[in-house]
Amino acid sequence: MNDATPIVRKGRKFDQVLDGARDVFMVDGFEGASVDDIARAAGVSKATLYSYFPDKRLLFMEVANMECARQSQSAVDFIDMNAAPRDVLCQAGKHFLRFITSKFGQQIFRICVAESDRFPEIGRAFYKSGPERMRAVMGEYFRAAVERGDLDIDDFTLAADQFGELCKADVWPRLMFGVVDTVSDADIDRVVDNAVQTFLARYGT
Amino acid sequence: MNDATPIVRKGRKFDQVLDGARDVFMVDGFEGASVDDIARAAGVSKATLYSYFPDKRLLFMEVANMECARQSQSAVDFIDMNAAPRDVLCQAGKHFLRFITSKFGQQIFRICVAESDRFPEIGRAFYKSGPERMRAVMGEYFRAAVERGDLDIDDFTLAADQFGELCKADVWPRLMFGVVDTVSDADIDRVVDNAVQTFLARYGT
DNA sequence: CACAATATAAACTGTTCCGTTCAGTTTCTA
DNA sequence: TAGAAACTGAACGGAACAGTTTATATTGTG
Repeated sequence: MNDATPIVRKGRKFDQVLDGARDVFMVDGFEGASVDDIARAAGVSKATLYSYFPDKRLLFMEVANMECARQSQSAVDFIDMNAAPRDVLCQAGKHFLRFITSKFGQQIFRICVAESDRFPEIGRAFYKSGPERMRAVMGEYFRAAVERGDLDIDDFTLAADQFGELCKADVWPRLMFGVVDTVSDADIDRVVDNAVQTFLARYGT
Repeated sequence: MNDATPIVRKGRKFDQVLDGARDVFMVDGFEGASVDDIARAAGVSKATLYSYFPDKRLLFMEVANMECARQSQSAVDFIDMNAAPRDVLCQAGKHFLRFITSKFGQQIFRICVAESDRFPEIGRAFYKSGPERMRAVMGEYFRAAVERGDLDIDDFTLAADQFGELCKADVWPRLMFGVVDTVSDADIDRVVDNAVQTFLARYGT
């Protein structure tokens, strides 16, 4: 399981390969994406691709890591943490739900769930930069809000998880399993408003 | 999209095929499972298998449907719908969480999420016999409980979804993404008890 | 210019696997 | 017990795909 041929980053076309791989993986998933397709999408020969990456799996890992890092970076930057809890939660919930219902969020989730059985590193990397990061950020907010007397929470981590799950109700599974293929803003508003209401019924002051 | 060759249920070895398919799919996933392996595991020739099922996809769908139906049936049978709401919810929640955290429930979910992009029927069928069935059963219970004055719910469907999601908090994503690979009874109790508490804070009387 | 690193296209290897076919055997049933 | 229905085993067609090789071309650099 040791990498005799580690990833090589030098060379003019490294980024091209990564971009092409990202595009194809996002459309076709891991098994569904053929290396020929990736090479074509990247505008690169297959031999060149294999000179950068020893195999398909490591190529995907590199793409997934990049993409998760990029997402978690931009995810929670723009919410005003000093507003009233109801507003903070609504903003955060809607932002979150919009992301996980986007074509992009869906596909990353799909691939990570499917492949983390065969390649556990993929799943763990996703968890760290996705759910775990959300936990941390919300936990921090909860701590401050409790200190101000705005919320009454004992287990910050569990509360954060509960909120995230509440936001998924109804709309997310229907999308994930292809019962619908679009989610309206009205749906998002309805679900998140309801999630916030339930959440505050338990943890509000 | 019409099935020129529908599933044939007569024949001595129908159940053998289904059992073998279930075992192999659960270990190898959908793409990973080869039809030859399934036939071998079922103790049946490939020709026999194909005399029952027109293709691999429909074979899998049958397995998934059976298993979901079996599960939701056992949940309905097992739970005393006349107990106090807190007890009913605790029982239902624990039953549900035990199922979706079982090796079996995990794998079904994994496969359906992964494949419902390429084969939407798989996802939709799973949704119908899984989440949607849970909605129906819980919705019915809610209606009765509201009539008795035990609960105060306006949107039965959304409430059912919220309860299901609340039960997943914390423990389920960690399992799904390989952060842990076992869930203790204590974890299940803790998460469900908390889910019930949050749920009743909103909908209890 | 010369030379070395990098890139290319295309053919090739080896494998996996779905689904079909068919001649022959076993099991059921009337 | 005879014919029908179900089943078998093995082979095969055909396609997809990961990864390699080869002979050639492009690019950057001292």
